[in-house]
Amino acid sequence: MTSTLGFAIMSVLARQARTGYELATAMRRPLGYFWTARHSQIHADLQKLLAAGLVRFEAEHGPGPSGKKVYHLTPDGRAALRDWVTEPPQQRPERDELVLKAYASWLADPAELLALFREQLAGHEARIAEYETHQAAMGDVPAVDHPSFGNHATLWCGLGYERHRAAWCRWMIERLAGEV
Amino acid sequence: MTSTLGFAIMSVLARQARTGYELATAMRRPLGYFWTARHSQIHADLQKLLAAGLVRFEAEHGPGPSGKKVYHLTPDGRAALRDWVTEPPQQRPERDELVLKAYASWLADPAELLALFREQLAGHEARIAEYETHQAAMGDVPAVDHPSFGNHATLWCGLGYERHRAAWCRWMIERLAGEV
DNA sequence: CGCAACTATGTCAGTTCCGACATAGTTGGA
DNA sequence: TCCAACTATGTCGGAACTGACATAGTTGCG
Repeated sequence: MTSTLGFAIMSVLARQARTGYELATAMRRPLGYFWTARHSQIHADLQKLLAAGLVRFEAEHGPGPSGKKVYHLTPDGRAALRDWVTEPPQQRPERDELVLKAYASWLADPAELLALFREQLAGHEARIAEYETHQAAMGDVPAVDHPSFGNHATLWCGLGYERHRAAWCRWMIERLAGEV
Repeated sequence: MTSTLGFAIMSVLARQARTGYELATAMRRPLGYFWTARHSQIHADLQKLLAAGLVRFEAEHGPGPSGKKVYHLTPDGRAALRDWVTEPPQQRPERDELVLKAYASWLADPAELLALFREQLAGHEARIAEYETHQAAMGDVPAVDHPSFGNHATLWCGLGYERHRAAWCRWMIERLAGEV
């Protein structure tokens, strides 16, 4: 059974062949906005994908004790990825530490909470500005079978998410400011 | 070090003393909207909280091989929870399988994708209706130091999230419908 | 030319967590 | 009265994942 991380790796390789190291950096940005992993886990999963025949690599001379391995999808990998995309996601439960804190917020000092939510809001606003710059740079939305459609779709979602969270932070701040 | 689940457990116990079993059902609804755990994990974490002196229990006669244990927060536990609330959340990376699928959606059949996102949209709309009913039943937002403020705050966030996701699904459906 | 920063692969111990299994009292309906 | 559903605690194996450690070639700057 391929893990979700396996599919995350394959969805990057579907666009371009990459080394494990490059996959790890792609896991920071832009994929890191909705899926993350450390290189140690990426290497482990690449071994599984390799054993399952979903990816292969070309060895190249390069840094490290084992040279360089440029991974690419096999036709089987591409087919497995295509099938996975349209299967309903298995409700990975959302775990949101800030919402959990809000649930217990009635116990805490309103002034400290105010500082916390103002800090969070500043982060959301910075990300909104960043994403809007990306969006402007990306231009019009292409056809749905073009690789960059995935970038537009995820960026749209990320922007909507940040705006929703910013609005929630403002609601919290408004409530808390009345108390201090 | 208390895990985040430990604080989730304590945030439930801060309102009312409960058994491990009751904590597990609370983890389905309403806490399950933003934090989940199985009873096996809850029992394990209760042991740690017990050892740390953050919770205690009263043994009562009841079902099971070991009777019934009603857990409650100790003053130390309450203080630890209060301190934790205003600490910035350690960016638990968001892992969103549906967004990952959207990232790779250019590979898939638009008709199947359309079905997937229509199904997701229906789920969001159902939850919006459900949350709106809850919100109407809960009435006005109380003072921020009242336990039910936590319920209002998390419900507000959940409702905003569902609306944002529904809007994203509609955007995807609009794009995909033009292709089929 | 040396050295720091970067590229690159891989191992390992430990944590968190789930799913399956085990056990057994309580409650309510046919 | 029986039995199913529910309440209730707990163990265990294994998967997923992180952070630290180990190794070593490549690049570019002073």
